[in-house]
Amino acid sequence: MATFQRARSEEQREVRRRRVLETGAEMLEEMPVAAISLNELARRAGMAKSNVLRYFESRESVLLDLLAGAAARFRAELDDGLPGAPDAPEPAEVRARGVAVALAGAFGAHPTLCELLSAQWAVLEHNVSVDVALRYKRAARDGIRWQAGFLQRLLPELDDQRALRASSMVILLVGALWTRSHPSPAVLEAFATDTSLEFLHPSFTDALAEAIATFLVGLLADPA
Amino acid sequence: MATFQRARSEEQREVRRRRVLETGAEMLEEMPVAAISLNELARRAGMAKSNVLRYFESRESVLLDLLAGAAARFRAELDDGLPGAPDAPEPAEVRARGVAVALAGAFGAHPTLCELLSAQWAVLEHNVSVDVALRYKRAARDGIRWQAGFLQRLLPELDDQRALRASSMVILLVGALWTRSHPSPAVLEAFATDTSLEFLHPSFTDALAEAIATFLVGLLADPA
DNA sequence: CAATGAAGAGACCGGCGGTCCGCTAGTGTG
DNA sequence: CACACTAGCGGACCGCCGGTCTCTTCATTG
Repeated sequence: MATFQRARSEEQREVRRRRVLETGAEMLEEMPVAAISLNELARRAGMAKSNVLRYFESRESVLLDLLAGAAARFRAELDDGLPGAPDAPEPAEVRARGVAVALAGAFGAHPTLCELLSAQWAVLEHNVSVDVALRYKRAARDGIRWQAGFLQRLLPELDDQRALRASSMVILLVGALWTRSHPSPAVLEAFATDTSLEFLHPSFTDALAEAIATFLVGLLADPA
Repeated sequence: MATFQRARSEEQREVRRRRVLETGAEMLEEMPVAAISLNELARRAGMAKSNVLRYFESRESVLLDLLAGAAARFRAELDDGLPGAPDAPEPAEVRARGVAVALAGAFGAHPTLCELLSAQWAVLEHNVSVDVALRYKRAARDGIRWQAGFLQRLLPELDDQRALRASSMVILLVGALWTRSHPSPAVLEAFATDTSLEFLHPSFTDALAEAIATFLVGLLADPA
């Protein structure tokens, strides 16, 4: 074990926190979130497990922090990359499809964000104190609201309520389709002998774009 | 430990299998799938853990078996309950909304099926042999196809391909929305003090009906 | 310079999914 | 009826998990 110089000041404590988060981010690049254990995380960060838990209240808390960071970075990137107002006077359905493809591409370019999103409800939010859960919930709420505004900029015919529904649905679809798009190696191998199973595990980006597009078209057509 | 009369014949072995499955079904009534441990399952079934694993290759295999059974029973029930052809000459969108409400109600009446569906991709399909995974995948494929036919009966304007997309999406939405609709007690408690978080965890049946309806409307409107 | 109190490490805990092994009940045979 | 064989079975055991507890160490402060 590395035996650290001890963190006495707040900045030094922040260094510890960041080291844990960076180690977690590295591990996410090479394994699914379920495979990230506290033991291995501490080992790679060069700290004792109990020392990691001095800075994070649980394993899930670390991952939730990673998710919040990745989501914030993703939104900043969206803001830079796709500021375009809907310039062309195309019908709303066509623009909706364009938005869906762009969004799906953006999510597809951030696999670790997708991985964390797919685990957030079933895994990450358990085993966490009320405080941490609520802090994260509020961040998620703000993120979904921000994304709703983003959608409204590209599809001005969406009123506030529909934009919020669309935004929530996008996050839901990202998580659900990401999981389905990553079967175990065993199943992948089986695709060779039984192609009728392939549709259960479609390509993530394509399936996401298609699903978002269909949902947006439904929203635009809905009389409610 | 109960110390069984030993199972020598195939029927006796089947009795063991059924006892494990029944015990699992009972546990599902009172706890989420993640909380069902092999230790407790074996204890309740009155068998040694190693004896349970003589009949099922892993914990996940038991749960997958439960899922297949629950899904089959659900389909049989749907078949009985909703044979109605689309008699009224209402517009397709209106009928689609009716189908969505009916389907959502049917799923809402089977919480353990929903619970298993929500866990199937992320949890149940791991830690299972190729054989078991494929056997279950084929059953899932057939179930989705059957449900596609069911949807086509109620909404004849859906061609085969769209009916299949709709059917897959329904299963996806059931799983994803079920998870979101069951936050931890901590978060539930927080709704009292911050109602702006409520939309993150909507009522299952309502949210499901709304999502299915919107998706169906989008499918019907899609020119592709 | 000693007292203090926080940072850190590592032993420890209960529980998990799963395996191994020895016992013995039940069967088929002489 | 006796005996050997084998398969059902229970329980000890394994390595791992997330998390806690206790003891050491050392920078700061009076």
